[in-house]
Amino acid sequence: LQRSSHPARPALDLIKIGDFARLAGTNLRTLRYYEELGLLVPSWRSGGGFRFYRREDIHRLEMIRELQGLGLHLDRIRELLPARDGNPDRRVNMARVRKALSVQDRLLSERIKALLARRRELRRSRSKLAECERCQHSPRLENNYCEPCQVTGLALPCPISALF
Amino acid sequence: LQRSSHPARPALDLIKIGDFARLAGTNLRTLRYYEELGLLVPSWRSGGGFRFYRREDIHRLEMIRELQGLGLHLDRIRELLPARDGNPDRRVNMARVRKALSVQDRLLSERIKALLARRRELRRSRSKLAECERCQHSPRLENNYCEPCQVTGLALPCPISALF
DNA sequence: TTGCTCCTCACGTCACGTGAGGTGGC
DNA sequence: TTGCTCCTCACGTCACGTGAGGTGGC
Repeated sequence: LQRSSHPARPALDLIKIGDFARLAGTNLRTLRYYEELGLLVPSWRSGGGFRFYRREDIHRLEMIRELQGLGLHLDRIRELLPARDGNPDRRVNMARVRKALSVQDRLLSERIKALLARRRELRRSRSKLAECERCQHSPRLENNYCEPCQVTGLALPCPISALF
Repeated sequence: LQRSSHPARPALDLIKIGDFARLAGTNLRTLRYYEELGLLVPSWRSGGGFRFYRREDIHRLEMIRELQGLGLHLDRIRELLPARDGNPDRRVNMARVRKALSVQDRLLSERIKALLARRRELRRSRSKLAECERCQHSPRLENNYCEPCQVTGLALPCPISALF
C-alpha cells in the first residue's frame, strides 16, 4: 500500500538532501523552497519522505544562482527552466533548451557591458580623486559638496559625487 | 518655536521626493527606507515634514544600486558609504572615499571575470547543443538525461546538464 | 480654496533563516 | 538500539510593495 503511492527508486546514483546541499554550496531550506516552487524537484522521494537528488542537479542549482545574480525573480527563472517531466517531444524540448541558452547569453552580455562601463567610470573617478587630494577645496555643504568642481567647473564623475 | 526645531533651508537647489524619485528611477518607499537606514538622508526637511533632496544625490542612489547588484546587503553598503555629516577631517574623508572606490573596483573586476567565464561556458554549450540536435539519443530518465553524453562519453557542459 | 503631493503608520510579499518537535535509515 | 539526518510546520527577517487616512505647499 505504502509502496504503491511512492514510485520505485530509479536506477541512478542518488544522494540525500544534506549531501547535495554541501556539494552545491547551499542549504536545506533553499532546496525545499525550490521544490515548492517547482524549480528543482528531487528525482526521488523515499517512503519516509526523504528527498534524493542526482549529483548532476548541481548544475541546475548553479544556473538558478546565475540567473538570480542577473536580477531575475524565481518565477521568471522557472519560466526559463521548465521541469524535466514537462514535455517528452524531442523537438519542443530542444527548442526550449536553445531558447534558455540564448536568453542567458543575451542577459549576460548586457550585464558585462554595463559592468565594464561602470569600471571605466570608477577608474576615471580614481584619477580625478588623485587631483582632489592636491586641491585646497573640501567638499562641504557651502560649496554643494564640490559640485561642480571648484577648479574645473565641470561635474564630478558620478562615483565621486556619490561619496563627497 | 516650530522654526527653531527645523534648521533653515540650505542655499542649494533642492527638489521634493517625488521629483527626485522620478529622476532617479526609484520610488518613495525605497527613498524613505534608505533614509531610515541612514543610507541616503535628504538634505533638508521642511517644517511640515517634507523631504528635500539635491539632484546630485542621484549618484549616491546609483552607487547603492550598483553595490546591490554586486550582491552586497544594505548594511554592508552603509559601511562603505558613510553619511556626509560623519567626519569633517579632510584626510580621513579622502581616505574613506579612496577606500570605497577601490573596494568597488575590486568587486567589479571579480564579477566581470566570473561573468566572462560563464559566457564562455554558455558559448561552448550552444555549440555542443548543435551537435545534440543531430544525435539519435534523447535526454530521459533511463540514460540519466544524457549524462555523460552517449556519443562522447564526456560530461555535458554544465548549462546543458542543467537544462536536459 | 482646490488639487496634487507629501506625511506616517501598518500590513503584505519574496526568498529565504531559524528553531521546535518528531521520525527515518545505515 | 543509538546517533545522525531528515521531516513538516511555523514564526522571523530583509528590502521593499501597497494601501489607509490625514496634511502641506505653490
